[in-house]
Amino acid sequence: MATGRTHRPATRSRGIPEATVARLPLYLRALTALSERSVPTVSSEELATAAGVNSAKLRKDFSYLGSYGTRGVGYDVEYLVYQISRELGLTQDWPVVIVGIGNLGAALANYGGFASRGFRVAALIDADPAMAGKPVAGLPVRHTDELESIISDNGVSIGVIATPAGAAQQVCDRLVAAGVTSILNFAPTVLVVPDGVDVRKVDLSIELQILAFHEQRKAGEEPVPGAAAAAAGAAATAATTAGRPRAATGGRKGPDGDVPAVMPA
Amino acid sequence: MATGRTHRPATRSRGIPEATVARLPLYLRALTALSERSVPTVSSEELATAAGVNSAKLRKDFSYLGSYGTRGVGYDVEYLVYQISRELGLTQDWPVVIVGIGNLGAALANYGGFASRGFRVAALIDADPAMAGKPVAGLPVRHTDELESIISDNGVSIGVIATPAGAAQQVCDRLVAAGVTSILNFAPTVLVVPDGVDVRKVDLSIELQILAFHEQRKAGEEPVPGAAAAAAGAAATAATTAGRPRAATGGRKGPDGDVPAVMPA
DNA sequence: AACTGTGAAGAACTTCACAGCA
DNA sequence: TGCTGTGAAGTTCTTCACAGTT
Repeated sequence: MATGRTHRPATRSRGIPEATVARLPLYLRALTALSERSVPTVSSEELATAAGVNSAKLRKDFSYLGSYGTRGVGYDVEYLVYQISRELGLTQDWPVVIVGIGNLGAALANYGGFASRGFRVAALIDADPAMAGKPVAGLPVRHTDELESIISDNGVSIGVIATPAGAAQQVCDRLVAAGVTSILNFAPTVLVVPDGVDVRKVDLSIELQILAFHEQRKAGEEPVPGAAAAAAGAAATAATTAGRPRAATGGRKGPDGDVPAVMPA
Repeated sequence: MATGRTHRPATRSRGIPEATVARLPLYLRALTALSERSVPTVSSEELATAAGVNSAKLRKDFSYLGSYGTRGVGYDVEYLVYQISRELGLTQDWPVVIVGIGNLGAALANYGGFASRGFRVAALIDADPAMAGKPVAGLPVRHTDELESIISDNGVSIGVIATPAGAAQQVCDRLVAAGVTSILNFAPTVLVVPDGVDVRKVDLSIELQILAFHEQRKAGEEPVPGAAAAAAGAAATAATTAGRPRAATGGRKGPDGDVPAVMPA
């Protein structure tokens, strides 16, 4: 089986596609739930359903990790939990700092799932001197002045930014300078970081806007089912008043016929 | 130009790729910032930098919306803001309910960016009777019993779930039954919804796990730079002392030679 | 000269469908 | 028989590179 396979995903020589990595936590969660119910094995089909993906994708994903299943049977839950945890680096402990202890930062600090899998909140940091020493989620808030020492003393390599947008880049720079190489950014800004530093972004308003986009589309399609394809007509419908006033408009059009004339809102 | 083009993105007949939709909010934010500084026009290069993407991608993205730029010049900031807003459906007002007013729900309610662009918090809903009536972010918390009436009275089509994982599916079902067709889920669960309902997920611990994965890889790859990531090395350095101890291991391997033997942590 | 808009090539990801093993 | 593991086909997304426009 694995023996004699010269293959290797090719892509970037070292393995596991990003899309797969992004799903591993999902599988892990589903597996953990099974494990807690003492379920010994799962099929790709069952696990896929629990994780909200389809089974072909799941099997392909697992194939990047190795051959951890048994044909005709399925996967050993405990074993898979271990393998995925290891692959994700969760068999070690990751100290994390949260910077910006406002509403959101406090919520994050209190978030249980944080500590659950390999992550440990090493410190909460805020720029407001009045916050210093105040306990949040059982930890005393530290002042920004201590940021560098906290990071090096605790060997922190992951930082969470929950500050206002205006402060984010500056905080980011300090984190990076102090040795942080992975950042989870909740502030609505694009962070600029040097090569080798990973940034992931969580942005409420972006998510809502994406939902709004689809929501808007639905509004236009609802009436008559078949109407859907009509959208394709795009430019065509522009002139017409028929179909769908707003949704269709977007189609594809130059700055002429459409004429919002009056620009912004 | 547009004239005579039979083409059409092909894919799913109606347009704008999902990946593009996901970036429109990014562009919009960058454009809004420019607009506030009264910058009249931008080139694809400048805007791309501000949004954190490359210019070819940005131009391609915009090409799905229409030809809104001017060759040799760039894009009119105000005009683009308008076009993108319209495309995203932000020229209308979207009432939103937040269910689950714990730490996170409260943080979301207080989040300014919420209201900024077309979204309006119509109500905060919580299952705890003790919370009922208590003001959060200036709104009185309503009890779950009122969920259905709140949704229909306000024409809410977007719901935010910030409840514990255990309650999420149930809340989701009620939201959907009451007419909500877009859900932003902060609970760490896979939500099952009928066709036609969109769900987007925001999951702290998944993001952290993805970061951990890359962080772990870095630990193994680093030649000899700063001690920064040293902390990460931790468990990794255990076995090998050579190149990349743990990171490499994952490569691809069957359940034989590797032998963690002792399973989970 | 400067910059957009876009075919075409390429890379990444997903899905199919089935060979192969327990 | 049942279910995994995976080539191959299909789809989506990204990047290139240049023709077209102001």
